Amino acid sequence: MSKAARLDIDLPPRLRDADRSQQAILDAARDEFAQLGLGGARVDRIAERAAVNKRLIYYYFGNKDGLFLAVLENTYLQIREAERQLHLADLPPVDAVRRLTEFTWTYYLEHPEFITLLNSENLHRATHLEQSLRIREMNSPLIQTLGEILERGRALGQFRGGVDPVQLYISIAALAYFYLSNQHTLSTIFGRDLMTPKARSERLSHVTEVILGYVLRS
Amino acid sequence: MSKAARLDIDLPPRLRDADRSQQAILDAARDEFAQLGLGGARVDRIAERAAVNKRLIYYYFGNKDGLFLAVLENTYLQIREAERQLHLADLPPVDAVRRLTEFTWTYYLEHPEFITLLNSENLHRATHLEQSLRIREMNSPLIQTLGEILERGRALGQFRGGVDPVQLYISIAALAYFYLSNQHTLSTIFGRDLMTPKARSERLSHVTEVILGYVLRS
Amino acid sequence: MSKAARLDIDLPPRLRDADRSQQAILDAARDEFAQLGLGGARVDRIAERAAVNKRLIYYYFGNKDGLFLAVLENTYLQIREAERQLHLADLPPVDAVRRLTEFTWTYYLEHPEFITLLNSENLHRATHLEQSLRIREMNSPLIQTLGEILERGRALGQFRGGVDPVQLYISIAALAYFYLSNQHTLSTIFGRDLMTPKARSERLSHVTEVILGYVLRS
Amino acid sequence: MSKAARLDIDLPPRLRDADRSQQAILDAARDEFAQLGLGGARVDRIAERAAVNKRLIYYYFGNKDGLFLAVLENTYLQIREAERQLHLADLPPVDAVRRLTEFTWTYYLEHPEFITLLNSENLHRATHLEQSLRIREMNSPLIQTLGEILERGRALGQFRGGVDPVQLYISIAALAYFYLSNQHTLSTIFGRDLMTPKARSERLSHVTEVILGYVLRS
DNA sequence: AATGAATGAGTGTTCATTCAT
DNA sequence: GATGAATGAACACTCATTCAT
Repeated sequence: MSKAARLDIDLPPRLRDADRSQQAILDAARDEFAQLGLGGARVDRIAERAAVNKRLIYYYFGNKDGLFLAVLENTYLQIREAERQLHLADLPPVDAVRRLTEFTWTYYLEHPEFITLLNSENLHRATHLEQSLRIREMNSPLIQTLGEILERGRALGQFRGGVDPVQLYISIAALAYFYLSNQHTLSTIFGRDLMTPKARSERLSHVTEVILGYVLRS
Repeated sequence: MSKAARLDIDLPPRLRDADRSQQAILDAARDEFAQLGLGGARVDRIAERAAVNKRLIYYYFGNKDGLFLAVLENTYLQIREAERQLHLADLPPVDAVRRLTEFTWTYYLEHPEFITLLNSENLHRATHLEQSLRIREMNSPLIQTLGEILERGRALGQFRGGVDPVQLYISIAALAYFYLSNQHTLSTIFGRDLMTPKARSERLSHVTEVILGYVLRS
Repeated sequence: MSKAARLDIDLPPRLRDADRSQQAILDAARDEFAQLGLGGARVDRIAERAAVNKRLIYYYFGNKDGLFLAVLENTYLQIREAERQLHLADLPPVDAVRRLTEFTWTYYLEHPEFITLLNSENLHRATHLEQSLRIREMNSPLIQTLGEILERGRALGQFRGGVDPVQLYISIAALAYFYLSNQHTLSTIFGRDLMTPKARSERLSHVTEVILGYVLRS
Repeated sequence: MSKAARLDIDLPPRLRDADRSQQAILDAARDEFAQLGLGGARVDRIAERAAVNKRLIYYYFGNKDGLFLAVLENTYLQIREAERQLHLADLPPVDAVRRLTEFTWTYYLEHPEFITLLNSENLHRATHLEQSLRIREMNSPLIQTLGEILERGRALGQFRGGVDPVQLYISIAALAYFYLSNQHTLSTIFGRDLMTPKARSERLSHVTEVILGYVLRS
């Protein structure tokens, strides 16, 4: 059966084979890189996971680093898109900060690959990211939005003044990210499973309290 | 020159050669693992850095994973020892929390290898740490001390109640660790160097405010 | 020259390159394993002998043990095929037994690699062979044929009764195999070269007499 | 306690430490070589098995090959000694041949290390044995004894004439040795356990019949 | 007689990558 | 767009052996 025949209009719209292969590679690579890091990932295994010929990876992405960058870009694209859906600007300041905090926690929890990919990239001192034009362009508008929220809250007398939105954003991320990223060593050291439903729920409460305890005027 | 001759009484007591070799390997391995991760580290390079025969690494540490574990154990030993020197129990509660926060930030800043080693270990789901009897035994007494400080502060009416010392400890660590661990991607994304002296100083202030803003009764 | 061009119809059909490489590896490995045993064989040397890249050995055979098994399977295939060519069933019983004896001696003599390969495999307690489906399937039909020959000879009043064809087959093999397999120690111990043409001829006569002396009715 | 003190006459006579170490090494080496062949044996493991320092092996035996030769010499010494105990010359010819056959079978069965050691040595073309003066000197007197037995039997009209005692000795050894040496591949190929008590008993009967069937005048 | 420390040369195996079609 | 065959460089790890006391 020819390729044209397969792209029948009666079928739900589907990706062309080329795009399908590329996407399969990206998905497989994301899983492999996330599980084993850039250094531990194997091109052979990615090809196997994607069920494509290994040579194809080089055809589309040049080399392993090129593939890793593509995965990173994809990953950032997705979280940026998710952030945009929050519509924080439409919420009262306190709700906005709480929502951002909860979103951040939940997103990291549901996307563990995000954490390991970023850790890998930081081990390599962001050398891939620095080469990416796309990533620099999608420079998060979130910081600006967060700055406006902080200002609104301050104007309403709810928030303290002088809060740097970048510092705050990093702190929100930090409180969620570190807990999840270092869950294995922390659990071992403390002899306490940090990932039970109860523990996770308590962590979110704690993080929210810390963040709100900081921004709210006392 | 004989070994006895080298052990001159005027000189500080020297390590025996075996200990010297082991320590040289450990130091070299710590640097190599810290820079490149477990997967990226090369046993050959560690031998070169330590100026010992590669075979000796296997003689003393069994294999690469055994060496990595030894480095991890060493690393934990050192931070535990540094924590013990803080004498937090002797300080007023507010000073104690502030001191712990500052110490954590400074320690991570001055020991970047601690961060990358832990990231590597977490990528491997703490499989090395779990095998270590020594690490489990040196289960930080800090948590208990921190719990007592929180209770003292609460009794004095300075601190809010209901604070879990483990959560607080993780948060203090998180706010420092994540900033440093992810400095490369964050700097790239925000287009702003997070490691200038000014930026670092501001981060410490921010972290201290966040932590104190949380524990202090409002 | 293209591959198609090489496949000239005037020439005997050539193996495809992949098959050629595999066969070159198998031949080289057979020689190496035969000369030095499984433990003494070197993958590097096999690659050199076969004039292929060492990596290719792993590409096709997985690892050294996989290669050894492939060589073993090949070796068994060949002797089984040679046995089939004997057409023992078509001969009078006495001639059949004599022919089998002579064949066994000659085959071992001309295929010394068969002996050292089997010795290696037995040193490893047949762990490779046990994993092989192919070998088990080619379970020699010779035993059945030999059983029928023995029965025919007995019915003719030529052979004694009650002879187990498996025992007899093992004995025929033993008398030839041991002499060749242990030729070096035996020659040294007895101070007498067992491999001169005269000695070899005498051995075959002896073996034939022993075997016939046993099966023939006295 | 001094060594002299330990060698107290009240204690049962014991080997001096030096001899004890040497013997421990030889025993350990015999096991290791027997199990894994010369190539597969590990000097480290031999030292471990013998519970002596590895350096001591070199002190006493020079190198791995020297140790292997010492084990071989030891092994031959023992079987020669056992053969001497048979007193074949004192038996009637038929009993003598039967006894030698049974002894050979039983000795190989109870000393599997003899077989693997000889196989290893033959893989190396008896290069060790050839260097040994001791082995050449202990040139088996068995062949002469066997020759005399054959002559006695022939004179009595019991045995056929023209039997070469070397050929006969090799055949007796072959029928026992091969069955045991190749038990693993044979069992796998025939799908039948050759080492059950019943199978072993049947093999001895068969071998005896073959040998007697050959030497006895028909 | 005995030993802990040390080593050069290799050993099977893996890896990202390219060739040739 | 896709692929089976092939490769050089490197990899963790091993080995018999020697050093120094």
